[in-house]
Amino acid sequence: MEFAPLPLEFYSQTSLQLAEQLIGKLLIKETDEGIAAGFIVETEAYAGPEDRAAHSYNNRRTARTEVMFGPAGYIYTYQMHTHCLVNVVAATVDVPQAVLIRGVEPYIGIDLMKRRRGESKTDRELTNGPGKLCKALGITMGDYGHCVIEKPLWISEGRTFSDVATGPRIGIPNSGEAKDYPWRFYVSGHPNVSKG
DNA sequence: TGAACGATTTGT
DNA sequence: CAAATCGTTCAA
Repeated sequence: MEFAPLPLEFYSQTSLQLAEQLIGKLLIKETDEGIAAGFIVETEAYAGPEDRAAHSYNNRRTARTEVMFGPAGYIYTYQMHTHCLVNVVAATVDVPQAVLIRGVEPYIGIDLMKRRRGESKTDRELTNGPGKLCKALGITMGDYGHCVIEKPLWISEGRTFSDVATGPRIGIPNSGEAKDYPWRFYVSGHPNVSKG
């Protein structure tokens, strides 16, 4: 197969390491409407019990966060207001870490993405945000708990980006000192990175 | 620039 | 039951 899934072992590292490693990888979603995929250009690491910005802070375990306590390489989808955000579980069993996908570069199925997001959207507007890329790729709460090494939603080797920068995470102003941790990774100057 | 949207979880 | 949240869109 052309876009072979990465091995499950790849995800068994800390969320910080995984967030950096995921830059450039290809995120693929296949539905009955067709196939859509994009290169990951922006991620954020959430480090579990000690990270005040994480849903799993202080080992908070609910129906929503349950999947983060399982093995690495599973999808953690989370609904915020009217939108769906997608994370990949990192680390190992009982260590609730995850990496948020915040931006991708459209690669396959751009016409399908435009149909989902609105025909008037530019390629940049299609996927330059965590909720936007979920809608463009057709990722929903139905993908919660899915294993990322098999269809219809998986990640394969992609492209290499040379200019990867780090900075504070976005949208967590009320998380004490955790809001300043440089746990956001992004391709510098890339159009599909959120919040220029 | 600002308000509406509304699933899940926490705090009164 | 009220408020806050890893966000996006539309209206002025």
